[in-house]
Amino acid sequence: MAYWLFKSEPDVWSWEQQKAKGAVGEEWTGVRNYQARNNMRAMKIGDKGFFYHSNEGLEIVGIVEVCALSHPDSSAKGDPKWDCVDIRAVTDVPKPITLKDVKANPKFEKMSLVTSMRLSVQPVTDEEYFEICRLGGVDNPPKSPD
DNA sequence: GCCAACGTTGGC
DNA sequence: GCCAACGTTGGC
Repeated sequence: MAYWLFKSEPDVWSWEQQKAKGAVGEEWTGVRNYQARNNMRAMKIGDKGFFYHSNEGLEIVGIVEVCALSHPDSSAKGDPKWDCVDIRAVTDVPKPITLKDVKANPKFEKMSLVTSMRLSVQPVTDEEYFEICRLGGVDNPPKSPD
């Protein structure tokens, strides 16, 4: 069971655009950081994660699900170093959780959002996941497979 | 738009 | 293999 967090700059790829892709989902291309890539390689089908708007918004706005295992990143021009997964939107977070909220809450002081500010694909613990869902007003949060 | 943090690159 | 230079990310 694992949870994740995906960062995206909304003027490049926003939650609205992600939702518009529906169940088909979208390749999470463009990651050029080994740690972030390794996180994606560790993902399983059905794993859930947060969709976070960086740069503008600075808040967790939605929940996504991994719908394709890591595969070569089609934007990497054949460079075998870079892989990515596909994700699809599952549900909104009715009350988006801002970075400020996360930083102000001692329960989240060990979150990668706080400790590894620049990592664009991060692991989230079960506790963090369900607490953010609770605060964000997500009823019956979708769970990752066991 | 600035700049701090941090990851990567490349010379030695 | 060290570390300085450089590039990028992302909060402010």
